[in-house]
Amino acid sequence: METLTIHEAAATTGWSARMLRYIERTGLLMPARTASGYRVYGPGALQRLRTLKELLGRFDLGLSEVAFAARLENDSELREAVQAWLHDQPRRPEHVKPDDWLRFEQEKHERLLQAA
Amino acid sequence: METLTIHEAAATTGWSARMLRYIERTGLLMPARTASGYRVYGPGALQRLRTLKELLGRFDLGLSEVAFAARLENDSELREAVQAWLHDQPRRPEHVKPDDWLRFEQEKHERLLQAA
DNA sequence: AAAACCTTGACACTCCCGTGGTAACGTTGG
DNA sequence: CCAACGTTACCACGGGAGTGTCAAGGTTTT
Repeated sequence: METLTIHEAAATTGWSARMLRYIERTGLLMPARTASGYRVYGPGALQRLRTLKELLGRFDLGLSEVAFAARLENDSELREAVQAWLHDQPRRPEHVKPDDWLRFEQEKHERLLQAA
Repeated sequence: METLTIHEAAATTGWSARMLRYIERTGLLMPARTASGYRVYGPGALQRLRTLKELLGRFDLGLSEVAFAARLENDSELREAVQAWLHDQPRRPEHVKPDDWLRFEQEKHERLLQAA
């Protein structure tokens, strides 16, 4: 069966051996171990390493961000607290007082038009 | 009405003025502006600044992590990709081959017992 | 018009993340 | 037994987060 050592796994996934150990420390992927402590990467692990790499590249993420997403999944208290904060939020410019902000924007446009 | 300037808002929320500007740059809270560009913090903004501070402290988060959570909320493609990766994952030690990992753990326990 | 604010931009410093490398030591296989 | 490979534990370094401070200039208040 294909169980690869760390350098072999590195070669076929595009990560470095160093990074595979680092990924393990973040908790995102814990490979099995042999009796003597060697890491062994099975087919599933290899696949997830490849898809992880693609995920990070496609959305320009870091390992810490995926790790945080995992934390959100597992810690419902955290998830609910964060969502609560995000949800009761008047997202963009807060209150729009017409004689303040709005006029500010208006004048900015006028200035831009006048510059042309 | 209570609309505070940045230093006043800083005083009543526990942040520094510098940090309020920084928070704004992360996109987490955009205060309104007066016609001349001054930031004005209304009661809602003040409240959310306080709860934000509490949120960060309680779960030991950074602003970037909350910002990432917001990104997850707004970008469904990202959210689904991340969840897909997290979900098809044999979380803990992958495959457990009894004559490898399991024996490793067993012997560790024996060593510990023998040390006593 | 002067004092007391505000704004943006820059320099700087600390700490963490993502990497690589190296050293010291154990394991595996010819 | 020795070469090749694995393990952990360090040092190092560039970049980003978080934070302060200061400069140069506009605004508000008195």
